[in-house]
Amino acid sequence: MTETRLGQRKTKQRDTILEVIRSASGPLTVEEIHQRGQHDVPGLGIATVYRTLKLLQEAGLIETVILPTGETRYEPTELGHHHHFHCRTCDVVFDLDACPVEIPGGGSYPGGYIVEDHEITLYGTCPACHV
Amino acid sequence: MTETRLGQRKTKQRDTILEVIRSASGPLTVEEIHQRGQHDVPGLGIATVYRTLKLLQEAGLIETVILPTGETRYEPTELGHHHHFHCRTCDVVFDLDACPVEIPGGGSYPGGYIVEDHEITLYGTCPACHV
DNA sequence: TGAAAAACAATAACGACTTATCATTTTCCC
DNA sequence: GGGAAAATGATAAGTCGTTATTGTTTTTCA
Repeated sequence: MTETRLGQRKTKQRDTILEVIRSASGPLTVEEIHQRGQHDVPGLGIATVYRTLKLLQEAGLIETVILPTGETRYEPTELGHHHHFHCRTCDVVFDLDACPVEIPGGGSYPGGYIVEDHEITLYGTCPACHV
Repeated sequence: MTETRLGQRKTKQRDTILEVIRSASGPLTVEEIHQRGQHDVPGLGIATVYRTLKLLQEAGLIETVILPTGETRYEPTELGHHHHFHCRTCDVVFDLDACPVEIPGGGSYPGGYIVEDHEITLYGTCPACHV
C-alpha cells in the first residue's frame, strides 16, 4: 500500500480522492472524482480536487489521459499498458487489458516511422448497454 | 474537384485555407493553418481562419482531430480510415495508411464490449528525424 | 490540550482558445 | 463599372477549465 502522505499532513480528502481513482473501472473526469468523493467527504470542494490531482500527479501516483473527444481524465499509474473503451451509449470509459495492436514497441512502420509507443481508444457499446 | 463555395461568395482566403489543409501530410493546428495560409494571403487574419474552419466543418469538408496531447488539429474528411504518427523529436503529426489493429469493426472484445470504431496515435521518430 | 502550520471551501482571477463586433475591403450581379 | 451585401482584419469580449486568494477549519506534535 503506497503512502498517501502527499504534503505534510494526511487528510480525509486526499485519501478519498486517491481511493476514488484507484477503485474506478476506467479513467475519471474531474467532475466524476468530485462527485464520487462527496460520498465520503460531503462538501468536498472542487479546488481541493484540483489541488489533490496535481499533488497525486507530482507524486507519480496518477496520470492524465486526454481522450479523442478532448475530455481530460485521470487514472492510476499502477495500471500497466492498457487502452480505453468509450461506450457511445452511456459515455462511460472503461479500461481494457488486451492490446489489439500488432506493432511491437520499437517496431517500424511503412515509410520509415520508428514506433516507440501507441495510444488507442475503442468506441462502441459496453456490456451494460447492449441487450 | 469539390466546389469551394462555402458561403455566398468565393474568396482567396477560403480557397487557401482548404488547400492548405488538403495538401498537408497530417492534421494541422490552427496556428499552422494560419501561418501556411499567409504564404498565399499575406495578412490573413486569425478570425478568418477560425470562421473558415467552422464553415469547412459544417460543409463536411474537414474534421477535427484531438490528439492525446490535447492538441486540436484539422484534417480533410476525404481521407478514409487512417491513424496518426506523432514524432516526439520534431512534434510533427503524420497520416498513416496501414491500420495496425486486429479487431474488425463490429468485433467484440473480452468482457462483452462491442467495438464499432477505434482511434490510434503512434509515437516515435519520423523518417526525417532519425539519422 | 493548545497553538502553529497545513489544508480546506468558496469564489475571484487567470489564461488559452474561440467567437462577436465593427469599420473597411472585396465579391458579384445587374 | 457601380452598388448592395458578404467577407475580411483587428481586436474586444466571451467561455471554460484551472489556479490563486482569503478567511476558516483541521491536523499534528509538543
